[in-house]
Amino acid sequence: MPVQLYDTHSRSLRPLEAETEQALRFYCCGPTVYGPAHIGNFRTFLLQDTLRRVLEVDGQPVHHVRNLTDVDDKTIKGAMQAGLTLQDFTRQWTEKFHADCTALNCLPPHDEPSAVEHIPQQIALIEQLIEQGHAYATDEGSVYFRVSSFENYGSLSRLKERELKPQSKNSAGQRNDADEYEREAVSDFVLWKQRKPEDGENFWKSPWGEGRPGWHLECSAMIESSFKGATLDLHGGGVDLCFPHHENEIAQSECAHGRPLCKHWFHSAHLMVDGAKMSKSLGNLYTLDDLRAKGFSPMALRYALIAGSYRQQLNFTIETLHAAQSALAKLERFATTLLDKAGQKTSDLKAYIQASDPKLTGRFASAWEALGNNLNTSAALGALFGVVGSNPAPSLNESEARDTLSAFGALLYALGLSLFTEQVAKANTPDDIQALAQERWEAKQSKDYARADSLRKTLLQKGWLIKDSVDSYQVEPNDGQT
RNA sequence: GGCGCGGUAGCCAAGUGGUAAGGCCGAGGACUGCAAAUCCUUUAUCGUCGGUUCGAUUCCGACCCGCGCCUCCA
Repeated sequence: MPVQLYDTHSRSLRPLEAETEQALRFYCCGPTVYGPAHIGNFRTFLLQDTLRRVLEVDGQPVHHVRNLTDVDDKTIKGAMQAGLTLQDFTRQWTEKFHADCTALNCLPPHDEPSAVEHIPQQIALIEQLIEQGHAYATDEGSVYFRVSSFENYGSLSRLKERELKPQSKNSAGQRNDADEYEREAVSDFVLWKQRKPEDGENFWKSPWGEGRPGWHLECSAMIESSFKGATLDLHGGGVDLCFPHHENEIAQSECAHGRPLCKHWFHSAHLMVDGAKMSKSLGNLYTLDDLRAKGFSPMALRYALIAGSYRQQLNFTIETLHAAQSALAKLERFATTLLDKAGQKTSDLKAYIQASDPKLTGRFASAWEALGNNLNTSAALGALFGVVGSNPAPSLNESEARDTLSAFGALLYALGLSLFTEQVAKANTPDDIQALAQERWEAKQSKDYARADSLRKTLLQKGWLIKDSVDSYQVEPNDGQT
């Protein structure tokens, strides 16, 4: 049964199907590489990755393309401030983005086009739009899209039902393009921006003079070149991109090419932090490294970010991460019992985590059903823990245990969860603490419990916790993992 | 003002016209010299008020509250 997914355009649940024998054409608006991505960005990318994985396990191949925005106001400004060329500046942040994605177990897209590498395609697209009367150049050397020339403008976000009145400020409180009085209409958006002094050396030659492409244009151009002129099956992004970005993409692409840009729109809701929108001023904007520094693993973050369903705003807190970490540990225990039964080692689990041969019926059927029903990751995890809670391992023989591992592994693949990955870095234990701990251990070994307990108490007062096992002990900071 | 999404246990969060998954935390118990870990048990009537219905948390209406977008944003 094909995966069902809510489509923003038709506002309905629809099956996600590619043309026969074709990979599903899936395009995602990628990051602007001017700094480290924050966890809100990653929620969207993680959800897209999860959807792709679900489709693959379901037997639907996907051609996944996600662009890099490596030219815009922020990248140019960042490069100038850093005293780097735009290319060097964006390269370092692209590498950081890739490293973070890898840590979060995101499959790399099959194609990752960059805006800078598609300047000629963007210029050609503009020329085409001008020729067709959908765009116009101004005396100053900018080019705008003529919104009034596209009858269906606004269909994705129901713009006709909105009051499209000019505003003097946008929601960030900034003036709206004060210098763009030259536009025919306020709703017209820029395709080509004339060169400005603050752009430095970051400009390209064009038929309209030196300048650079507008943001919306790059996606239209890259989609066209990555998918060789075919209509997309699926296009994804955060809800905020719905308008104007995706609306403008539709206008540009459909006017230029005379065919639908995309059949199905996938928008994920925003991540909130501590009940509020993330922002630097509130101090609640986290990057992956911020959370690592607090001792959380990337996998815990992945779990936390996919634990809520994608159409719902997810409220992220540090407590959420604790919960994720504990939940992951529980899955690892479950895996261990199954591996034992199957006569295999922890390291053998990897072989089971794959998209092929899902065998997702039986025990994990309801988890799988949830994923196929509008990517309900939350319900899927619930169903998974239903199985974990009634741990079937003890009653299985070796071959049954292996089958269960296959099904479990396919589910882990779909969710993008890997187990037994990295150990959370433990803080270094100071020598004096180490010495006290050793002293306590020796006291315990000689059954001097009074002394052992007293030393335990001393260590606890100093903020360190002793955890014994049969023949060894560990010392950990007793600060609740944060 | 326009468009959209929500309000479910201490926290996070699914879901259904017939009295509500799951995770975390907490509590109790088992185990342990004591702890830790682990295991078992345990914690809700679903924002408010009406309506429809044999029956609503689930459908309809009104209201209250929170959040997002309205050309910066994943």
